[in-house]
Amino acid sequence: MVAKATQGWADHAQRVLSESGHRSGGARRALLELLDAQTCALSAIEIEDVLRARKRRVARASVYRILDELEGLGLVHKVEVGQGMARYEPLRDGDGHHHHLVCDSCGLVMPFTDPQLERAIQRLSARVPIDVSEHEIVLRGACGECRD
Amino acid sequence: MVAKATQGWADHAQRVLSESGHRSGGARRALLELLDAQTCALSAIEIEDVLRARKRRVARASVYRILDELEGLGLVHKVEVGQGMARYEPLRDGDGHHHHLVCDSCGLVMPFTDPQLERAIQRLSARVPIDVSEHEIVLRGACGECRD
DNA sequence: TTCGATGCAAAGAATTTGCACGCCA
DNA sequence: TGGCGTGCAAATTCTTTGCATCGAA
Repeated sequence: MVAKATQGWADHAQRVLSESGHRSGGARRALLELLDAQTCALSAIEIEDVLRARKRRVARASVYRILDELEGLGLVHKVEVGQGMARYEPLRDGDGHHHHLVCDSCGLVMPFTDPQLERAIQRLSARVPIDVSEHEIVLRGACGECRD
Repeated sequence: MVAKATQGWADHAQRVLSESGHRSGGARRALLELLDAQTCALSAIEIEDVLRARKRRVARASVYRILDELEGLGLVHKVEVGQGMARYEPLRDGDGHHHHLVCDSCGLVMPFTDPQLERAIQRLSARVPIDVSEHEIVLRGACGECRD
């Protein structure tokens, strides 16, 4: 079951959207396909720029509205790594959970996973005075390019 | 040495500032004292509001300028827990390093520490493709108040 | 035909910058 | 007295909202 990875996240998202009573629109479809093709998180403005470059203009307001909608449905994850803007990435089933490395100088964002770290988080969550529903970890530093 | 905790972070900060060639001004002194009295991170606007309530108005631009300055000197830590605004907290010597719990519904921010988690981060940092200089961990969920 | 999806422009919120004046060193 | 520190207002940047129109079902 859950063969979503096979048929693409964009299709999965479309299905979830229509099942939750949404109509299908060109702007959103374009945005879904763009996100599906990405490996790392994009900002709203980067999304707008890429789509414009591809001759599939989508109004900035629509980008934000669609992303907000997708986040509400649990289809994308909003990542706030500083720099004063949010980034969004598809929330897939299999390869899902990960965290981010951020280069302080060039702004590069890349994902990483670490089971050991996740275990530490799990244990910790039980001992903390809030009902933890999610967590975010960001490691900052200089990437290979900028280190030199 | 390092008796800073005893004499107060504000004084320590003042010293570092003057040693780095800064003059002393009323706005900054007020801001330092306010920060020193806090246990958790404040946003620029909260700082402005509290100071205004105390009849020690400081222009918002000054708040941002001062905070930026303090961050550059390593005197405060900028915390970005989402909600679209940055928070700042004094970086003390002893009780220093910690991370944050954030309540999604009321916005409450509180600190926590976990040695085990720190160890996991340390180990991880060595295996990752960037020179890690810092890390941030945020656990989100519902606090005791909001859980009900 | 209906109502959500989208574009466009204006509104908002947080942060930054420009400039003049005041005050510390 | 000189120049940093500060206030005030305008400018920026990211994001949201209002409203009219377009298009999918």
